[in-house]
Amino acid sequence: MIYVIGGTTASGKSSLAFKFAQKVNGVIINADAFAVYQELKIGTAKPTEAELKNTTNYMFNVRSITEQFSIYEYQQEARKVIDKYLKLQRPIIIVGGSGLYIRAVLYDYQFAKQKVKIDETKYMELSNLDLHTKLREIDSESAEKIHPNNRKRVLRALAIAELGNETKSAQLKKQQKEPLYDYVLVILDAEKQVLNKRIKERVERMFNAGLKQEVNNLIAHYPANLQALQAIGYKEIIENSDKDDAFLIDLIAHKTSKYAKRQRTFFRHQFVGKFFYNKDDAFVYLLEKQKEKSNAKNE
RNA sequence: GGCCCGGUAGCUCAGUCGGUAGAGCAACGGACUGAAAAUCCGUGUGUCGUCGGUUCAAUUCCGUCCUGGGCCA
Repeated sequence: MIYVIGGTTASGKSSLAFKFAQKVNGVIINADAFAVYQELKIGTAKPTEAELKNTTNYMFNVRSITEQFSIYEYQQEARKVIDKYLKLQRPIIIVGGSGLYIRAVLYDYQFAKQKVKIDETKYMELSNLDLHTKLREIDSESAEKIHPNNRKRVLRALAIAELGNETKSAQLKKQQKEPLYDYVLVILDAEKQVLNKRIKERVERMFNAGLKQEVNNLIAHYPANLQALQAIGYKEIIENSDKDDAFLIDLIAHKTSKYAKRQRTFFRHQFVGKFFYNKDDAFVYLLEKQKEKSNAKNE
């Protein structure tokens, strides 16, 4: 059985996941886009070394920040793990705040085997509207759905269409709507004020733990424009090297709160799950579900 | 005490040659299929500092007071 623990950042997802995993002898699959990078430590609020050591877990620290990583690799690798443990009949616990990653795994998201290269130079001079007009000519359905200002997505749809195989909208159409896997989803959240307070405290803890040194050490060895260094916290420290800690902490906490807002929206609308403001209640709920499943199996 | 410049949305400010006002940020809501901690979209009623005067009409002009800043004494 697959248990998914999603929700906002700083809601207590990790600790719930590890507690539940220990209780039911489950394996954990990380669903956090930035926890896959091994060099990012303090700022990603990963599980502790001890937690990682004492559980079977996947997709944590599986890439270097110098490597390219995207939802496709995530989907492939995570599904491999899922298939393996479904066969072994061990509970699988997917935990993380990257909702799209979770959806791509559980649902029938199909990506082309070959990554589509976006030729930025070719389109550099074209305005957002020009690009969108171009897209409307070759894939009007996608153009309909994507706002012209969302250049990133317009470019992607354009690139797919220009390959000549299949437009993006055609790709989407042939995918099934129902999830590929049966799953139980718990969405962890907290009241906004409570969550914001927790976020700020966590950022303060990160600073005390040496986040700034970690970041400075990284940019001394790697280019600052790496995808992985766009993570909240890392980016702000890199871009505001002249500012003091209090300023940075406020800025990072604020960015994190806004991120939580987007997570809330995504989980609320893209999944069927049960919301919890309290992780103990969520834990009880998960145990009940687990019991139901094992009873059903024995009948 | 005198002179000068301000007081407009939660914040920073624009503006109205007199017809009751709009940007950015924030906030709130939303989208999401190879960067997702990303990218993008939608939502603006506020005693226009106070009180008075002029006017058909004042946030806008005039005066008064309050208030912040600067300069001079």
